[in-house]
Amino acid sequence: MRKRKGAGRPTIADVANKAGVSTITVSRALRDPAMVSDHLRRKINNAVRKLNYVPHSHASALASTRSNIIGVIVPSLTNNVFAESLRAIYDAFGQGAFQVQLGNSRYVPAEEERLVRTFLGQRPSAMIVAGTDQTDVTRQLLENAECPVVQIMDVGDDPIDMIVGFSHFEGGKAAGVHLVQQGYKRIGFLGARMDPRSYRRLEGFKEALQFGGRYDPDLIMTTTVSSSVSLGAELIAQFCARRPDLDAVFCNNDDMALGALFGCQKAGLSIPDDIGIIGFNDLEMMAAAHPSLTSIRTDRYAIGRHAVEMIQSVLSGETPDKKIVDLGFELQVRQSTSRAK
Amino acid sequence: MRKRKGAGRPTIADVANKAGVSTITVSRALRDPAMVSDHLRRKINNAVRKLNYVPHSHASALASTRSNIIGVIVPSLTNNVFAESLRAIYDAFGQGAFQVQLGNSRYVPAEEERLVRTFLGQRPSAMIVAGTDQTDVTRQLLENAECPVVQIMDVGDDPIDMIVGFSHFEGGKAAGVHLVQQGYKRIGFLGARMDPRSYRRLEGFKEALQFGGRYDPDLIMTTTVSSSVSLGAELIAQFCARRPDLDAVFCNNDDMALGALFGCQKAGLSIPDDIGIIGFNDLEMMAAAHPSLTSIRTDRYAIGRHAVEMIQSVLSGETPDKKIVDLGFELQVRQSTSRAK
DNA sequence: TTGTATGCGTTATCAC
DNA sequence: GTGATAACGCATACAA
Repeated sequence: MRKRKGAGRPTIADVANKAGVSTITVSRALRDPAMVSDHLRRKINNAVRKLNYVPHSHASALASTRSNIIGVIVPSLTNNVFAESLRAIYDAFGQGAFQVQLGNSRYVPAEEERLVRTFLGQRPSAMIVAGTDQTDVTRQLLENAECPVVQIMDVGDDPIDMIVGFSHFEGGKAAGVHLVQQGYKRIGFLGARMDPRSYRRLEGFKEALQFGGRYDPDLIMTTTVSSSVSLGAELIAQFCARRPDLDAVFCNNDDMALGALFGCQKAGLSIPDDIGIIGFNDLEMMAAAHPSLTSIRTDRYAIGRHAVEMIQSVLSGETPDKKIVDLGFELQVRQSTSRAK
Repeated sequence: MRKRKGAGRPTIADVANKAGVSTITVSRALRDPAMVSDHLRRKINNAVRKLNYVPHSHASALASTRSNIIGVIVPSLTNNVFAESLRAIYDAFGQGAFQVQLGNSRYVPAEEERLVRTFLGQRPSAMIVAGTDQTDVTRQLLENAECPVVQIMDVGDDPIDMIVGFSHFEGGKAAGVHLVQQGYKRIGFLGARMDPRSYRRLEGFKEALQFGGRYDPDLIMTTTVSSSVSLGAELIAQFCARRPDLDAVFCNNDDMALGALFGCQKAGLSIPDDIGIIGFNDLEMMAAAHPSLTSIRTDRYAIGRHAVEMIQSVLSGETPDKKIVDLGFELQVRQSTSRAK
C-alpha cells in the first residue's frame, strides 16, 4: 500500500487512543472544555501532557476554513514609530487566539504587493497595512480579501475598508504655523527617507509658510537616504554652510531633529536663538533632550490599539462606529523653538 | 449528502478545470514551472489570473507535512537592538519561500513559553529565540522540536541547539576596564530594565572594578522600569544628588547613556571632565551626539544574519561549521570618556 | 511531461 | 454528552 509518513509527531488520534475516546472528543475538549464531561476531560488532558501533544494549526485552519492569523505590513521594523504601533497590536492580540504575521515592505510598494499576496494565501482573519499609498493591484487584492482590512498611520476619504491615523498634511502645517508664529524668518525643511507621508507633511508645511509669507523653495532640503541622528547632524551642517541665514528648521522626523540639534551644537549655534528646531512624532527622547525639542506628538500606540479594536468589532459581527478614525496630533512646544523674541 | 462549504474562494481544482488539466499539474506549474510544458503553463497562468487564485498555504503545509514558517521570539519590539536583528532576519528570509512569525515575550519567561507552544503548533521550519534564559519547560519544548533552533544575542556553552551572539559579561567588563584606565575613581553603574543580560553586564563590570580597586556597591543603581532616554536623565540626576562625588557611569544601554548625557548637561556638569559616560550597543546616535558617546559596539544585524545562515545551512542538509558563534563586541572610545588626565 | 488515487491532521455534520 | 464519517485544499507516491 501507498503510505505517507507524517511529521512523526503525535496527532489528535494518538491522544484519542491513549485516552480511550474519539478524536472529535479530544478536539472539543481542547477547544471548548465545557462541552466535555469532567471525567473524559481529565483523561484527555493527561494524555495530552504525556504525549506532549501540540495541535497542528495548519490542519485546524484547513478543516475549519479559517485561520487565526492577522497579517500586518509595515515599511520598517527599526523605525520607532511603527514599532510602537506594532507593540500595541501585539499587546492586543497577544493573549488571545490570534497570531500576528508581520511583513516588512521596506518602503517598496512592489514588496508590499508581494507580501499582501503571501499573506492572503494564509486566509488571514484580518489585515493591517501602513499608509494609503498601495499599488492598484495591492489595493484590489485587499478589497477582494474576505476579511477586514485596516490602514494605519494616515487618514483619507477613501479607505480600502477602514482606516485610523492622522493627517500628515495638517501635522506639517502645524509645524510651519508654529515656526512662523515664533517669529522665525528663514525657515527650512530637512527631510530624509522621503516617503509619501513625509511629502504630505512637506506640503502642509509649505502651505503654512506661503500663508505666512515665509516660503523659500531654496530652503527645502530632502534626500531619500534613510533618516538617522547622524544624517540629521550631517545635513544640518551642510544646510547651514550653504544658507548661513537659516534660522529655523522643520525636520521630517525626530531622529533628524535630534541630529540637527547635535549638528548645530557642534557648529557652536545656540538653540533656539540662532536656530529653531522642530521634529515630528514626539518620541520620548524629545522631552529629555537638552535643550528639549519641540515636536508634533502622535499617538502610535493608540493607532495600533484602535486598529485592533476595529478588527475585533467586525470579527464579532458588529458594525464599527466609524470606518475612518482621525486620532489627530498635538503640537508639543519645548525649548528648541521658544526663543526670546 | 453531507456537504461542507469551503471559504468560497477558488481552489486549485477550479484552476485545473478552467485550464483543462489535472490539479497536480497546476500544483507543479506553480511550485516548479520547469516541470510543466510551456503550453500548459501558459494556460494555467491565465486561469490563475482570471480566477484571482491564491494558493492556500495551510492546505499546502498540511499536505507536504512541512510549513515554511520561521518562528522568532524577542522580548521587545521597540528596543532598537532587537529591531535590528529582526530586520536582518526579515531581509534574509523576506525574498525566499519562508514566512517569519514574530512573537513578543515582553521580557516575561512565561509569555515566552506560551509563544513557543503556539509556534510549535505551526510545525515551523526553524525557531529563533532571544537569549539563554528560557524556563525549563521552554527549553524542553525547543529541544524536542524537530527543527533547528537558534538562540541569539548571547553566547554560552550549552545551547539548546545553536547560538550566536556575544558575551555580555565580557562586554560589561570591557566597559569597567576602560573607565578604570581613563583614571576615573568613583565609577557607577546605571541600569534600567534589568534583564538577565544586563545582570551579566553588571557582573563583568563589577569584576573589572574589583580588579582595579574601584568597586563600590553603593554606586550600583538599578531599576526594573523600562529603559528610556527620559529615565536616564532622571536617574542620573538622582544619582548625582545622592553621590556628588560620582565621576563616571556605565549605563546598561545607549538610551540610558544618552539620557545621562542630557541629565548631566542640565545639571551643568561637563562631560567627560566632571563625569564620564559609557553606554552599551553603540546605536548610531552615539557617534552623532555632542559630545559623542563612548559605547560597546555590538553587531545586531550580523547576529540576525548569522542566525539565518545557520538555519539555511541546516535546512539544506549541511552540518553547520559551528554551533556556537561568538561575534564579539568592540569598545568605541569617544569624547564622553576621553578626559584630559 | 502528465494523471490517478490517496493521505496530511483536524473539524463540521449528522446520528445516537 | 459522545461518536462515525466525510470533508477542508493541496502534495506525495506511483503509474503511464
